[in-house]
Amino acid sequence: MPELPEVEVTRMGVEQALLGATIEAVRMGKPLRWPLQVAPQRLVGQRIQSVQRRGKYMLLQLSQGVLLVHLGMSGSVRCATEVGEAGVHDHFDLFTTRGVLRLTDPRRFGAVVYAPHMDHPRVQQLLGHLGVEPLGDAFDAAYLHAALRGRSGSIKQVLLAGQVVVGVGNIYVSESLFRAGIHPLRQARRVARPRLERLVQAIREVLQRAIVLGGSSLRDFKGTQGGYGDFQHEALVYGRAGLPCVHCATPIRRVVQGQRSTFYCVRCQT
DNA sequence: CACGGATCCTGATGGC
DNA sequence: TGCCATCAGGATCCGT
Repeated sequence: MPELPEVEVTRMGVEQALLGATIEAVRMGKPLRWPLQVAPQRLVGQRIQSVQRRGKYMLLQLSQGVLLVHLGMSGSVRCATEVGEAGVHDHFDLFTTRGVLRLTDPRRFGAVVYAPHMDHPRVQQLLGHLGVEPLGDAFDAAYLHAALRGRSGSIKQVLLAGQVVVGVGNIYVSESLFRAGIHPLRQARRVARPRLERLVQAIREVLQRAIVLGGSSLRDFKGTQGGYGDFQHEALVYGRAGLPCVHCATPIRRVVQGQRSTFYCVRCQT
């Protein structure tokens, strides 16, 4: 589920709720994708000094280390002063002086990983290969042009892989390519420069709009206050197979690339 | 090194 | 109602 907008919405909520709080207790449920890498007790007494984001990771800077939180496909984080009894899908709780952070993740593709500092090899392992931030200054057509040179894979899959640009997941990649008029099956290196300009703009606008709307809630994503995101109502192609294209009325097509659905308009996207 | 495919896990949904 | 197949926001690992 969570792509960059959902993680950013989560990050802002956690920052609002728990910045400056001190961890008092930790509860862990079933194992997530990767081990925490530290005895939970070592988190106790540490203060949450900042809440940042890198790609789809949320980074909690603690007094003596960093906590990397990934929401996987089905994760969401709730912040509250009180939470009830942990349910079967609640796999990580941080009890702090300002309230509780609870990670709920039915499929358990998410992760919470601790490292003593940002230069630690584990952090490098998880974040080191990531591409540029799509909302940052480094992401422009010149960069994309250079980064896509020699890439024979489809533009959709190259963007999704996260090594060129991060945070653009399965929903927003379809939405961005539609807005840029680029066919998702086109080889990445064959996207002409003017199209790359449009693509950069489209990715930025789609992600920013999704953040404003609180992300997309296809089924289980919720913000830290428990509310749903609304971007899915503005999706122009994602999940709209067979429905008319908003520009030309041609039925939207669904294809599968790398076991993931892609939605596009055969007429508007070339 | 870049690529495509299999894989982790659980729940929702739709067809019969 | 039950059963089975299919699909779901991600990212890593493993061959080629």
